[in-house]
Amino acid sequence: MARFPQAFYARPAREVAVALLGKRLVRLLDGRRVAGIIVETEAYCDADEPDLACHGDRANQGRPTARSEIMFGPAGFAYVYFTYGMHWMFNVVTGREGKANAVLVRALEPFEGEEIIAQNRPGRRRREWTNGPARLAQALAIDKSLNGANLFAPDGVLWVEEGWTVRPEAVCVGPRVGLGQTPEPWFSMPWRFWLSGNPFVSI
DNA sequence: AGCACGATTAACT
DNA sequence: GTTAATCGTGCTC
Repeated sequence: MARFPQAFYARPAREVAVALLGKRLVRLLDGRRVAGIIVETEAYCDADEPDLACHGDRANQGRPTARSEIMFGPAGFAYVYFTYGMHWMFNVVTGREGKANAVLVRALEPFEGEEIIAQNRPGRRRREWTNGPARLAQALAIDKSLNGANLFAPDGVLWVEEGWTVRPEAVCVGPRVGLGQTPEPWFSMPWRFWLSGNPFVSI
């Protein structure tokens, strides 16, 4: 199965966020495939619009910082950041170079390498392996070392490829999760997307 | 140099 | 339903 090319990611974040639903996120660990179907995403900074929930727009007057610079770069790279003192979040960089633009992957349905996922999520039931952004990062061993990883390089260890066929009417839309003090209108913008009824959606 | 807080999770009552 | 955990980042002094 082929890795999606850079052109797949070089579109506005909302478009990519929807396109990612049903696709397969693959992680190569010791030469073995560990993968899940993407069932929930969130868009941050769609196209050229501002988004005060987005790290790229919230800090440093919309200019890159040490943390967010990857998001300002070209599409098709991983933006992995650390939060709450213990969790890693995995995003794909979208849009055009020069503007922060990314999609947070919030949940997967386990699909391949489940015995490795089980090792990475010890003591948890299958239902709780990958139903949240920090949980799926732990399940696929995604951390700081993958910040800036190329998702379309032939020799990469993390990529997206074909998965399920998703009917448009199966895509649900709603406001993003966990935005805290983010002001309106961004707090309520319906930029969270998920597959209707999928048991691995985080909320 | 110091401080407040976070695109969350797990373990409580 | 409530709250502790835990530290990098960005901002202020």
